[in-house]
Amino acid sequence: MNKYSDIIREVDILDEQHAQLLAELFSAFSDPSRLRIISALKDLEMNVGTISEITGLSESATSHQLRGLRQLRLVRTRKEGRQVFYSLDDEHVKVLYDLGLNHILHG
Amino acid sequence: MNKYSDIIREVDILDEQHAQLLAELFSAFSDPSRLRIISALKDLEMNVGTISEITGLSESATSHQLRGLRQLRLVRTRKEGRQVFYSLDDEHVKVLYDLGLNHILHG
DNA sequence: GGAATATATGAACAAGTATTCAGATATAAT
DNA sequence: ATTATATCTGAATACTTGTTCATATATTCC
Repeated sequence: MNKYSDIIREVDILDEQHAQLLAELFSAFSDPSRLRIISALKDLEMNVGTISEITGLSESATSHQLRGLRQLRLVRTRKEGRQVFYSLDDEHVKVLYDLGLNHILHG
Repeated sequence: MNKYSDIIREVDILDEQHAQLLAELFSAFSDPSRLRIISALKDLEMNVGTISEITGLSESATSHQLRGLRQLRLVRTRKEGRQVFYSLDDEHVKVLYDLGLNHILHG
């Protein structure tokens, strides 16, 4: 309890732990290369080489970025021979992406 | 036209300019301090000093962060004497915030 | 006017991040 | 087994970013 307790309750400010988690989630969407990867995977699963080619990223950079996205469970993988196919892990990812895109396109 | 043109059309990959813009938008949400500021402003306008106090950020850091948010038009300002009150600029901001929060809390 | 208060600003610094490079691992083809 | 292909990894580097510190601007009060 301190002199801001009532205000804090009123505005329901995000605590630091959740703020950290939420920041990590949004950070996944905070880089143009990752966004292009996400947009590529929006409707289609795709292997690393193809993602690399259509985004113009090197294979190494692509792989690094995909690892980050996978650690956040935003993408999942399916292995087929020596290829690894990535796809978006859940609908939330698409919704966040679409909502952001909608914001920059209209209003 | 190149050998990926059809694939690119099919997956509708985000072009670099829009990817850059979208990344800037999501970057606003990619830092714990800014998220706490946004959460504080969710239902209430608030002056810089109060934001500084309830977030625990210095006044300077708060001001710097608010400037970034204002440049992205995510917050707007209202001046009253020597105080400046900040509030979220549009409903999109809340929706994005809530959607992200929902994602880290459930699922 | 001069002091006090609220906010903004620019430079400097530390910490974080995206990419590249070189090389490692794993699977397939010969 | 050897070679080729797909992906991954760790270290190095250039770049970005959040905060602090010192100072500036603007407004109110006396």
